[in-house]
Amino acid sequence: MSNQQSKTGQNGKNGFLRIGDLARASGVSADTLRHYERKGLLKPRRSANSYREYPAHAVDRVRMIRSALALGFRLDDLTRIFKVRDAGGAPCRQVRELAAGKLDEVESLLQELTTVRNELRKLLKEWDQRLESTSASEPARLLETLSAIGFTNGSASSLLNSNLSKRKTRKETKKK
Amino acid sequence: MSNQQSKTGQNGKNGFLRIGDLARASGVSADTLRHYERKGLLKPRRSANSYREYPAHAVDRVRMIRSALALGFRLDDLTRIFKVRDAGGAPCRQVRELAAGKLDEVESLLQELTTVRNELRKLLKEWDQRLESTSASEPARLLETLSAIGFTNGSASSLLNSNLSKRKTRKETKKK
DNA sequence: ATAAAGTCTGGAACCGATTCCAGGGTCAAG
DNA sequence: CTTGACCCTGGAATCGGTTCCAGACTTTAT
Repeated sequence: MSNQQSKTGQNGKNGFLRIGDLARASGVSADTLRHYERKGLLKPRRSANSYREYPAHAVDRVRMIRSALALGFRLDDLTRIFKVRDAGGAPCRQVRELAAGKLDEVESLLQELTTVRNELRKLLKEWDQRLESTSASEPARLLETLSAIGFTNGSASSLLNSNLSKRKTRKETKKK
Repeated sequence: MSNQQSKTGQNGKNGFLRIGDLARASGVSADTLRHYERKGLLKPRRSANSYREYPAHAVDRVRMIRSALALGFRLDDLTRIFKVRDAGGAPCRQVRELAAGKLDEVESLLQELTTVRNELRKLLKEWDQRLESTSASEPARLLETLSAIGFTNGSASSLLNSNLSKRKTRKETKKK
């Protein structure tokens, strides 16, 4: 239970990690690592038994990927960047522009989301007043107040209807 | 070009709208209206030719749906609510709780997104400095600074990788 | 009469990161 | 030799709102 990672005994020995080791070390599922590979983000060598073998610095690369994703980059963005990079190039400017674009998106998203929050607050306050001055489980008309909301139809709306309030239950020989 | 809506001549006559009329009146595609029906949100009557016929107040309902969506409600949420409601019930409390939940989500999302924005700003500033003191198209190391970012792995990350910066080109006998 | 526009249906595609699955190897410990 | 823990592959499912499709019918305008 303490030396989870040494279970396979590979990660400290010759400096190479197997997929499970890397998964634990980087906090990502093995499935996800294979997916990153399909996307061209990782290129582990293969051992005789065709097991993937990752160099130690793969952990850094995965962390980089996770951070980039958290900032709004897409896997395809990273694929493009890493391709140039692994070929010896310096995709500095692309990276910078990409980040700048993301910042723009995030800022307008923040704007919209703030509006949504304010609308929701207003709505709740209004509804609570109305509910107070109304006998239980009889009248309503709460929804009608919605029509008054000016929806900018921006990207925020679509975003709200996604994952939120949904927790995944991972399988894959999950433990711990 | 001026009297677009009177093209079918139905919407002012007997007070019922055909799907195209409602689509124009509510700013939603006919496809979407059919989808809402599949989801149980609209129940237009049918004329002899099996065309959908919507009462005038359907426009309000659609507007209500759009506003609710913009606030983060899901179609299934609305389906449940409208079901109770159309049966004569008053789903006030459910609606209120739902909205309260949404507010919570939006607020934590705002929090995360603000962090992301700040990280992006910091990153850009840092990169610009580095790029300035570096000959063009040679060194880089921009991405390395990403590893330093503490990603809370919250819902914000997943949201950023969606629709943003993608515009759809609708068809369906589009005009205007 | 004929063309153009509108409508019908049910099902599939889309977006993107991740997860899940089945069927089959590999390897160490008991 | 068997058990159990890993690993392999490639393809499909997931989430949700919307769009798109094909094939067929109806209405409206020319």
